[in-house]
Amino acid sequence: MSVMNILSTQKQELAALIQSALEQLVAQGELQVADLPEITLEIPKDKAHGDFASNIALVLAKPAGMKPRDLAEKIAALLSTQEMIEKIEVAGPGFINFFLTKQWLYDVLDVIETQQLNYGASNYGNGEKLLLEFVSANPVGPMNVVNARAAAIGDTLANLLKAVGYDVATEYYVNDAGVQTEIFARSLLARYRQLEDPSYPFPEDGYPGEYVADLAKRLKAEAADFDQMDEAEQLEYCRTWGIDQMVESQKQDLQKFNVEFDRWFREQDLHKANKLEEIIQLLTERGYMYEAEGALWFRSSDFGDDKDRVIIKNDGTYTYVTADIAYHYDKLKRGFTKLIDILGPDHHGYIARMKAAVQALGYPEDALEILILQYVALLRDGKQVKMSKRAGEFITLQDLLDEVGRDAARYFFVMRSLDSHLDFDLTLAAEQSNENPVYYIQYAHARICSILAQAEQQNIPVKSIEAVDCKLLNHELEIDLIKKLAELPDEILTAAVERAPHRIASYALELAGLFHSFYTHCHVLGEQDALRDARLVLVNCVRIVLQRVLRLMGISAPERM
RNA sequence: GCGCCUGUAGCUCAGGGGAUAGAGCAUCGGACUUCUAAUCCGAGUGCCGCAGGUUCGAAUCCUGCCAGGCGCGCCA
Repeated sequence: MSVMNILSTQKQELAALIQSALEQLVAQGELQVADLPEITLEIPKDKAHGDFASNIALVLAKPAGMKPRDLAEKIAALLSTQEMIEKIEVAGPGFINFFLTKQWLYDVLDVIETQQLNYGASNYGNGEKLLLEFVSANPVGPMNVVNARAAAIGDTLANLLKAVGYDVATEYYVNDAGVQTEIFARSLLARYRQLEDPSYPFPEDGYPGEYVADLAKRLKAEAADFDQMDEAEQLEYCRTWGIDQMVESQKQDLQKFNVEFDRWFREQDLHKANKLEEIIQLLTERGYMYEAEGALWFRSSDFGDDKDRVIIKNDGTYTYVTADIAYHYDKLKRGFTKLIDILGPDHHGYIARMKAAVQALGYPEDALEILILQYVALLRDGKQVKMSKRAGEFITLQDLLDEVGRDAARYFFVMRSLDSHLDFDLTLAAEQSNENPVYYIQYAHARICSILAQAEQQNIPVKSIEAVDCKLLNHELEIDLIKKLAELPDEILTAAVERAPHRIASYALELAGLFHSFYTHCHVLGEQDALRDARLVLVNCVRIVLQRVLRLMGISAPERM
């Protein structure tokens, strides 16, 4: 069954009707084809083309040796008496356009009222255990804007995957072993020494950022016995304590960004538990390892990688790939059958080698899916913000939160597809004006809350859908609004399955737009009681759905603005 | 040289086999004694990078080319 046909019962019913009409034509000998294709229905862009449209006659025309319009007419004739169909038209080259009776729309309101903030959920994922890893920024520096984009997108995607029935866990992999942590330790120790002796040399390859000096000051204040240690102990202390501090501050920044992980996985834990040795042994047993040029290699080219990868360097140490393979093996051993990693654009070369590793370990290739996020360019006043890591000049997640705020930042990161290089306009994002789409959406929510609050003040209850006359909701703008509400389940499913969280951002904007239009042209309070009550139900459903999509994106839904 | 991503309205981007290609911003003109004007209504805008191919039908799929971004380490 195709993705598009899973959720909406109206679509399913209609597809079933078309199916039986086709079967009837075949039985009557009017349609001669080997087998019938899957029925797909789309919601036409143009309202004049009905509630749903089918291209089935176009698809079948050739195999059946018929003119598409003739076939369409035959199908339409068989369906026109159906109860749920108000009108049926054959249009264009042979499309069949279905106009349904309004009842299916009013049923949507009923579903929303029942399901509340669960509206749009489904069981597509069937409870499959899925692990989503994202951000995993290096713990030796502050998080940058690509990390921030990954955080916003990963968190939204996690919410979407949960909504469609996956058993989702999120994880942040902390690279707390390896060369860069040693450089970090030396940088921190040098800054510490410089507190006493400003001429103390800073390592040439050290990390220049201000944050290292800040850490050194805290080290001075907090670690009383530090000066009693010998240099090796000091370096080790700088490494473990310093990394812990960095991880802690990353956690806090992400928390402010409304992103929390189920687990922060430490690379060190793999080393301590000899997981790297274990993986090497396993791959050796399976025959994918060989020695050459004084190093140990993984034959990843057996699985389509460009070349084989070094696992143990000729100096006896491991490469990062070794730990990464061990990490992914650990994930799989924990029972996750679907692994998704969100990585930055500089890691695309990594896909082939990790997929090779997963296969070499005996798991299917698609057990691992790697999503590559494209770059973020920051603009301020229309000009690109230049950043230099060397000079310690860069915009961090923290800076971003200070400058534009959490809601705007999250929306801007989520609103573009992963593949798209993102131009993030700081000036626009920080602006609390009509140019800013976040506020446009939130404002719609706030307006509804205001209506509901005033209704409450006037002792007008929001009645249950069964207690109001839905048929009064027949204004064109009301119908448009309800149709948009009806699209949410498909929209959530598509966004989750296609890994396209930006679709939710667009949906939210469209729904808000339809509401604002409705708000201007249709009043709620002050209308005759029956209409007022029906509109209160509608407006309340819009509020629920707006809150639902904002929550999926990790954005707040303010009641007043 | 090889790989990944991108090329659609003045700008930022949707649409990823279907009907006349969309939105926001920008530009111009209207709408507040009535539930929040952070809003609404109206107006113009396109060789969908180029060239072939597949198809009843291509912005969409395939091939080649052009342009931009990013990678291609016994760094992570």
